[in-house]
Amino acid sequence: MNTFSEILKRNSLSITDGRIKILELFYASDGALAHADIEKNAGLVLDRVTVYRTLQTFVEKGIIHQVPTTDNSVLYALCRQNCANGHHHDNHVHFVCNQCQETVCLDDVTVPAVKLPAGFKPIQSAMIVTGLCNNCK
Amino acid sequence: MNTFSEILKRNSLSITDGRIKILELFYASDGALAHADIEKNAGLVLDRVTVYRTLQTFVEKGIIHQVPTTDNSVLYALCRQNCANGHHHDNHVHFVCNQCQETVCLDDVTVPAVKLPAGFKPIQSAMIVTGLCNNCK
DNA sequence: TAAATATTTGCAACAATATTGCAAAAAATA
DNA sequence: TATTTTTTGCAATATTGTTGCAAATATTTA
Repeated sequence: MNTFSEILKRNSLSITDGRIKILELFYASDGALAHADIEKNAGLVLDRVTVYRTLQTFVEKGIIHQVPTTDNSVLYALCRQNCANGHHHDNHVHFVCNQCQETVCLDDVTVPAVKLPAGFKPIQSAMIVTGLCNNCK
Repeated sequence: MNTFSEILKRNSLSITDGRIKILELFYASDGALAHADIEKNAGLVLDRVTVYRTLQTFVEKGIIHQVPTTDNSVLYALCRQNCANGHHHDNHVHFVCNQCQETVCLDDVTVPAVKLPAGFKPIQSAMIVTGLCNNCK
């Protein structure tokens, strides 16, 4: 039994070819992936709908998280510590490279707090930095 | 000649009922507007396609800017200083209220700088804070 | 291991959102 | 006012995402 199967098992998900394929893609990628990236690579094996459903399931289980973007595209990336709370991943900064277009989770860079005007009560913050990544500089 | 006509003229755009109607909506609104908001209010006067094209034109001219969101919806808001560079509006923090769903541009709150890992060169930053706004607290 | 049960997948249909070409209409210019 | 330029609406099409349901696959139980 390989790593991917273990991840699925740990999250009480059935072990299927499609899910393993998608996990492979995420682990083979440095940055974040869009639905289209996954479909392009797994589309021969998987139906469009299955890709949508798998991504949704993985987000719910906290295996991946949705990456905020400035251009309103939808990106997903692996959660480093496979944490339980699938919806509180907005605490690290996301970096989008203008050159290679990769989106990278900067797990070690936390979103700084900002002072808001009177009356505004913050609950969650997201931050996206664009520029040149360590490969493209 | 009213204010809205002046704005259009200043940006070398033809003065049309549709464009004035959309400007009115933005100036009447506190926060950011989605395409759907505009269509709902101007839909009787304007075609869907015209709304899309008008928003696009306004963004190009720097009259409005696209607001980053965490839920991948597309929002637009007025540029306060009708600036020329229609693509560098990510320097103020955007606030999304969990209660009333309004998105507000916090023009006075600038996005703080963060220290990135070696090799990453920042060019632009965006920040979205969610929580409760001054009306909903 | 085979049968029973539960989960997942693919297909088809549908819905929402966005884009394009083009001719008609409206606005700006001469 | 006539001419030119810009804008608009319509129709068609593309893209993205969702839902129901039956077939296929995986898991569990005996």
